[in-house]
Amino acid sequence: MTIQSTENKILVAAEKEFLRIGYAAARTTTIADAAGVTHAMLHYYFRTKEKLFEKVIESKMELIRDMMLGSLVAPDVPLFKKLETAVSNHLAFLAANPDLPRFFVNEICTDPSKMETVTEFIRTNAGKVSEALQAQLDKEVSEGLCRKTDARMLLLDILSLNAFAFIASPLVNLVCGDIMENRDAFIEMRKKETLDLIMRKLKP
Amino acid sequence: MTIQSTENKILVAAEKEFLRIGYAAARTTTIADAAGVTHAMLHYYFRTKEKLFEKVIESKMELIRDMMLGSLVAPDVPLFKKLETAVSNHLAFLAANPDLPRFFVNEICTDPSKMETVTEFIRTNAGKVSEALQAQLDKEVSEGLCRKTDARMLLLDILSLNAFAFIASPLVNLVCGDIMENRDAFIEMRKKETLDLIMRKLKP
DNA sequence: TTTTGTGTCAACAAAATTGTTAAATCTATT
DNA sequence: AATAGATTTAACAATTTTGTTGACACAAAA
Repeated sequence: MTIQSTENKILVAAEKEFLRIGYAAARTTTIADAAGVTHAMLHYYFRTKEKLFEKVIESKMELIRDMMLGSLVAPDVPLFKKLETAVSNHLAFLAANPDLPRFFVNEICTDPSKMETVTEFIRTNAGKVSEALQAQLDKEVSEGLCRKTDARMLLLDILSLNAFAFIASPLVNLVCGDIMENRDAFIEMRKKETLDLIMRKLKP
Repeated sequence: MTIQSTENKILVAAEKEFLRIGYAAARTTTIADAAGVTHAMLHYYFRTKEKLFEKVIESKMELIRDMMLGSLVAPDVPLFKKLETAVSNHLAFLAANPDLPRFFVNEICTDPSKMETVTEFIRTNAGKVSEALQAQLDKEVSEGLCRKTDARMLLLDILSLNAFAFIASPLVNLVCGDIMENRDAFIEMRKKETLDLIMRKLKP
């Protein structure tokens, strides 16, 4: 346990609270309490709730690439192998950041203006991923290794199959309660399931 | 345009606002304005913001069965046919209630105690759906019509593939912007995609 | 026409939440 | 130790949001 600066303690507590219940429901006093400081400290270091929120967003920006399957834009690895590692990485990322997707989706819905830097980042990034994947798909199709496929539909399939269980975890728990007792086992199960579905879709 | 009672105008406006931005971000004054009444009227008819919220939840309760693929608990229709209509119904339902899933997930995450009636309803309903589907799967497997499959994984696959695009629509828009210009066409596309994936998974 | 009850409004009150300040404390430097 | 600067605290202030009240209007019933 390393010693933490006040500023950092606040940032960490804010991160936790904003991700858990969102900007609107979060209370600056609750965040300060969780950080173990007076709420005046929060304003001293970050001026306003909104500026604190922006800092939290900034600190999460680099993670977004992984959220959007960034590992698909990669060196020349065969498609199936690449998809396998991408799905695996994606699930590992989600397991490490389980409420990040819901958080982003939510904040973008409740107040898009607050999230313009994020959406802009995602837009360009998603474009790159999608184009790179389409190029590789076309190539492997022409070599007869793979069925003709729209990269964006494929991306959406993978994103859906991986992310939904995390975004809607309280609902999914009601369907799969018993299976989810062991989180790691559940994730491993889903990885197999998703990869199986994707492979069946792509194989000629 | 039928004439609306003040009480109903408030309820409709509240429904819209709560679904759009959630309980925490919604403002009673904004709801009253949208309904075209003074905010004293809101308190006159519903006492508190929380009670108004409960009314909105109540009015949405019957819809939840459809959200959870309720049409899968049905007369004795062959499995593949049943899945086809279930996916189709589910997507139609989502198209008609695009922000209902995100709303429920969110409210359950930010304050589960507020949503206990909902979660209880979903739990029993999901149980029924899952058991009925598993029974039919087992039967068709024994007849050699279908590969051995866990009903809950199958349900999760369908739910994910259908619901994600709605829950995360602002994100999905960034990936599939051009395809989504025509909403109906996009939904039709997704229906084919999902059914294709599911059929490939199940066919021996 | 009086009465009675419901619905409406404007203004007010209370509560919750965010933001500020001045004085006190601590830390490092001279 | 004296100074300067940053940090902390407790008390306070401002703003936002929710909730209330009393006067008034209006319609139906007596």
